[in-house]
Amino acid sequence: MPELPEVETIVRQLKPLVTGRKLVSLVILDPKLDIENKPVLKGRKVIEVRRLGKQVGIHLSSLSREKGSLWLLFHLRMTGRLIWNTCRTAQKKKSLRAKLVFDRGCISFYDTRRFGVIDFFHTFAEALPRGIDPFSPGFTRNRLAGMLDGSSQAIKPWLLRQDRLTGLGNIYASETLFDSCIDPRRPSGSLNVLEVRRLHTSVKKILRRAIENCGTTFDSFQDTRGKTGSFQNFLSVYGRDGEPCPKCGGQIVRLVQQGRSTFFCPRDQK
DNA sequence: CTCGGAGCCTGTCTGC
DNA sequence: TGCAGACAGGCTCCGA
Repeated sequence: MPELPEVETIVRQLKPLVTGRKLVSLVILDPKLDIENKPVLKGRKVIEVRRLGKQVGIHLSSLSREKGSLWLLFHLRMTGRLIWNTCRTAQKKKSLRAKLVFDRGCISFYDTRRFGVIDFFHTFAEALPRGIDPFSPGFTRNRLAGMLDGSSQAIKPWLLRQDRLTGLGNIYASETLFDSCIDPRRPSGSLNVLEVRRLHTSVKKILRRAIENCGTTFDSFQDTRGKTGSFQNFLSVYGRDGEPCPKCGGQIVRLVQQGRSTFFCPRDQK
């Protein structure tokens, strides 16, 4: 489910709700969420909430001089949701895996498929994903060109690799390649200067538009209030195989790359 | 390095 | 109606 825009949506909503708030506990309901050396949380305050790649990062204040501040990370993977509520209204669904309880209110972590992960890090550097964020100043055309250079991997699976560029998932990888008119099967290193420029522009454009629409919902994505996103109404190719291409009217085709669906228009994407 | 496949899980939809 | 199989937004491991 959540790619960069969905996580960004959650972070933006969570920020005003929990910043400055005092933590009471992290209640683990699903034993599969085995957290090694769970640190003391009671009494810590939320310093900030920010997106780290596809993860929701919550920076918690230190409790004493010896014990420094802490980063609590939620990775939502496929079906994770973070719902803000007062603890009384938290629904006791089977998919409720954990609750982050504050002095007032709590964040409920629902996750049907249970792929999601909760992690703790002692420093920001440790918590930060390896790949570059598409909205960071470091993500320039030249940087992208440098990363693509020499790679024989097809561009669509390349875009899903979080160790290079973080944030794109299966939906936005297809949408980005459609927007930049690049065939998803092209070897990454074969893109010319103009194509890299288009790709660089499209990555940011598509993600920005998706954020403006609070992400994409097929069935499971919900924001912190349990509402769905609306970007699914603006998808050009994802999930639309057999339908006409919005640019040329030709047929959109589905293919499988590395076990995952790719959608594209063979006429427009070269 | 890259690929395909399996695995982690549950739920939903399709076709027989 | 029942049941098997395919498929789903992420990511990691394995062997080739």
